[in-house]
Amino acid sequence: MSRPQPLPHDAPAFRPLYLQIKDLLVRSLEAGEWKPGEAIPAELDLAARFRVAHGTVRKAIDALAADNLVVRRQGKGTFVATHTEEGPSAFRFLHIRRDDGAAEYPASRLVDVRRGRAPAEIARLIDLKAGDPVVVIRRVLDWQGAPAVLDEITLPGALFRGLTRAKLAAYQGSMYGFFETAFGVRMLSAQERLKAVAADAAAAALLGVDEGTPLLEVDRVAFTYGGRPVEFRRGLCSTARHHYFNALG
Amino acid sequence: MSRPQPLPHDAPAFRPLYLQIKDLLVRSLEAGEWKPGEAIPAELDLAARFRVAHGTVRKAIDALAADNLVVRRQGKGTFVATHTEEGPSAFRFLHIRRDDGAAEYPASRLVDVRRGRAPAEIARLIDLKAGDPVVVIRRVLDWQGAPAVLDEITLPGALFRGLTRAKLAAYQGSMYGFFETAFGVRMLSAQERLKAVAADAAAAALLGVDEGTPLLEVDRVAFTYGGRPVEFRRGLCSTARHHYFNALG
DNA sequence: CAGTGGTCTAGACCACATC
DNA sequence: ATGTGGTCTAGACCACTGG
Repeated sequence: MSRPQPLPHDAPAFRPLYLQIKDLLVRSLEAGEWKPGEAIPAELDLAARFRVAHGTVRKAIDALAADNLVVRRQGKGTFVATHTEEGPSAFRFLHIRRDDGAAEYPASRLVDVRRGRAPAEIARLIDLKAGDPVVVIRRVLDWQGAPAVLDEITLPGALFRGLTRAKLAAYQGSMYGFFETAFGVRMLSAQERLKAVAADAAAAALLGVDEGTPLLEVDRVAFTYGGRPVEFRRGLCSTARHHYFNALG
Repeated sequence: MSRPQPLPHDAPAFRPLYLQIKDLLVRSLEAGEWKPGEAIPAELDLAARFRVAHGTVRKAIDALAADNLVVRRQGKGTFVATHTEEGPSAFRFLHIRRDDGAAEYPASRLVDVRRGRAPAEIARLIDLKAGDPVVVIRRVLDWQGAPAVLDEITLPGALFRGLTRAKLAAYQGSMYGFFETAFGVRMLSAQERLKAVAADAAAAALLGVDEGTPLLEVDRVAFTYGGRPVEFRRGLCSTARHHYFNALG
């Protein structure tokens, strides 16, 4: 998996003003000038700050909103996107659904949290060297008490220093909300690769299926600002009563 | 699977001009006023036709482009999107990739083309009644001569009257290009549901794997204008050297 | 060169949320 | 009433394509 939108090799001779302003806003977001969930300045204020017309700032913010970096709310303002909110947007990255279509979100149950060293294949995916320290979280997602997904999440140890099982267990909300709140690491995009595999003994036990049962294997690399990879996650999903959903545009 | 964007139940008291113009343009596209691949009128001409400002037409066309109904080309014009073109956009709907990342597109090999009656589960998905006439196409996708995907494609018989194996085999290009050219049916969006299943004897033989091998099952419903479903497709993918790719925004 | 889409401005006004 | 984002206008100018 490659980084999203690497810088083009041949520099664009011409870069529209609104994209330059977008870049400035991205830098402010990255620097934490406005925190997740907070409002950024009003469009007219930004227009004044950058000495451009209202419409130019709007195009810049439109682009930010298209990238899910901010959320516009008419009459209220423009807010820094966050994983800590209620509602379906909190599960933007979860593509596993129940077959019956019931709009229900899973509960997360921790299996273990370990510290260790990155194996070569995973290190390559998240810009580490083989043997670099990592944190590995294993957890099960239950829908109505029935397990369907087993996740193994590998994070760079350097970015998640204080991460312990206790802190993670204490947090209410999605895991990306926790990463954002506790470590200031914001997951902005991800790439997934899916395969079908046979359940091994360990996965079978945790998911309550027979060994050898076909499972959906979902490998994800998640990226933060600048397309920097900061998480590798392998999900194993029992598709007896669930499936992976994808809308094609 | 539900239709994409069903009409909201409570009529929007206020509909922006540019969306009204977008709707008018969609109706013209649907009516075939401009054929796939052709240019639509210049923005200033459309602005004159609808008696609105340039910027308003642009927003309407922006929305069409975001929906992949048209493609903008600076200096040349705005063109009706088509599945019959070269390049990666011709494979917008194909999410199966080689593990090694080689940018190579598969060759399609027909297994058979039959006419029959829709079973209840499939009829429900593509707005038919059980027993309505359908066309069923089976084909295998080969990457470098090695089979990886077995597709079974079910189409409403009424929309695809003259479809024969010979005509399909003779067509050069993607299947959606063929549907567009030969039957005027344009696939605009789709929804997929993925599961992991064990290969049965028939699939195993066609894909060159052992019976029982875990396969990726990809169920797709494709939609044309107005969110009308017009295709159901079940793909079975051997994930030994391929995977399903998805980018999360 | 003319014609197309793409950018930018300046300002007016509308819709929504809040006080 | 005020402040926010959302729409619409009118016009100027830029960048790209092709004759």
